[in-house]
Amino acid sequence: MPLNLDPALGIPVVYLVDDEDVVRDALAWLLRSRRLLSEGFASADAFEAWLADKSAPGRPAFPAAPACLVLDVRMPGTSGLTLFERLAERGLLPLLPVIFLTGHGDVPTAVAAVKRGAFDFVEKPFSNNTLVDRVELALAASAQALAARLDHDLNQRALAELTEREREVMRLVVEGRPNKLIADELAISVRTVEVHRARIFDKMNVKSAVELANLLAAMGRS
Amino acid sequence: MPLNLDPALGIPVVYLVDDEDVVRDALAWLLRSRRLLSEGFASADAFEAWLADKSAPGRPAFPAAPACLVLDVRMPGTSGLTLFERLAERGLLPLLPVIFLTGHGDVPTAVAAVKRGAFDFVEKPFSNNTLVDRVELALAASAQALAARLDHDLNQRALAELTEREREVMRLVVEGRPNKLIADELAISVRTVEVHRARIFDKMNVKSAVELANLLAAMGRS
DNA sequence: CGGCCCATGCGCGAAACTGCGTAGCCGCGG
DNA sequence: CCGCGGCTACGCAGTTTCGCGCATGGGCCG
Repeated sequence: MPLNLDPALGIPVVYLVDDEDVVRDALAWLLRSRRLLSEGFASADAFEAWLADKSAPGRPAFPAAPACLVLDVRMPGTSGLTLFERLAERGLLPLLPVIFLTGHGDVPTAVAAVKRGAFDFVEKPFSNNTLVDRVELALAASAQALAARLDHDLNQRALAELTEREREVMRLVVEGRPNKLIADELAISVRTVEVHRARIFDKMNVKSAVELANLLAAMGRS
Repeated sequence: MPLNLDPALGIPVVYLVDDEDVVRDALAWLLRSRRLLSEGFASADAFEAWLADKSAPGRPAFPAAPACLVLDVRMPGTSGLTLFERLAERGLLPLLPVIFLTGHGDVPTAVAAVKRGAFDFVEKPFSNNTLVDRVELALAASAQALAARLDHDLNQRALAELTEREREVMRLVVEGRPNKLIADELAISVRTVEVHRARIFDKMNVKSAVELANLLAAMGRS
């Protein structure tokens, strides 16, 4: 499948969060040998601070390019699991897949994390190939999520341009009601409904009610 | 959410597959104490044989009621993982969620199984409450999948009643094309398209192209 | 030979789509 | 205060598309 990344989405980056310098350095070196950029953080808080700054005022919504997070489970201070949970709550997991690194094999923790949306769970020590292969899979997943977000955002923006009234009409239109009934329901004339309808189609860049319905259905999925 | 099961879906059953009699008996007793029916199998093959018979000629597609499988990972002969993989290939996982029982904590195996669709992974020895709680969650998930399959099947059946030609026309209709263009594309008269269209709406139990689009979109999701 | 599917023609009434013009309500800025 | 633009709402008229009943004909199959 998409083993390679779409270059149009930007250069992928791997974020490394581990309290041990040697681990970060080794991972960075390993990734570089596979031509992957990486950026290290010594603690969950450091990463969160960086992330907060990165996504606070600036427009370019966080992962501007495919990315993934290699996260140590146990660290002094904020644990990897806590950071993970916060990312999950912010809905960042699809855009920033998380690969956990763990020393001791804790099955319940691993299972819970994966069920919660972690991309993978790797035990230390790990084989070089294993880890980088999974990083690449994670980056591919990120790229896909990123691409999905792109056109989802376009539609969302178009949707945002609709008037309150237009949204109201649209709702009824995609339910398959004929203009007559819509006019009736909103206590306005058919002509007005037609006007709204035309405006909606125009703003949403579709030519028929069916296309509109398909568009909205597709948006609901992603 | 749906902590309880919809009684209309039937009485839930828990299938137990473990080579050790004592384990099965203990589980059966535990489940019965929580008013849950269970059925035991001493090997993966025994369960598969029973399943094959159950779903071979008979109409009532396998899980006729909410169900789940409590599966021991390691067993003589066919392993739990192998059985799981076969169920996954047959797309039974949503209908028959699998809860693995494992003695030794093997993180990679657990993670792989969960990513592949296992419902949960429980280490022995386990707390009584833990296991039964998860069984109930699994049954609830099964019930939901079962309900989803119900109306999905209805639509599927309706879809199956369509003629080849009608499907052809439907495809174009849900893409939002007007009858005129459809007629052109298929090199037939508009009137004929209208006839097909009417037949389609009738068979699919909808009243407009928009409803049809929504219906198909909903089916695509499940 | 019936039954089913596909295809078509004619025609009517309803619904939809468009263009053109009117109008009240608001809020923003000169 | 006035003007202008955006939003909502209508009416009229003309064209196109739809939905549907009615009728016809050919091909295929049991």
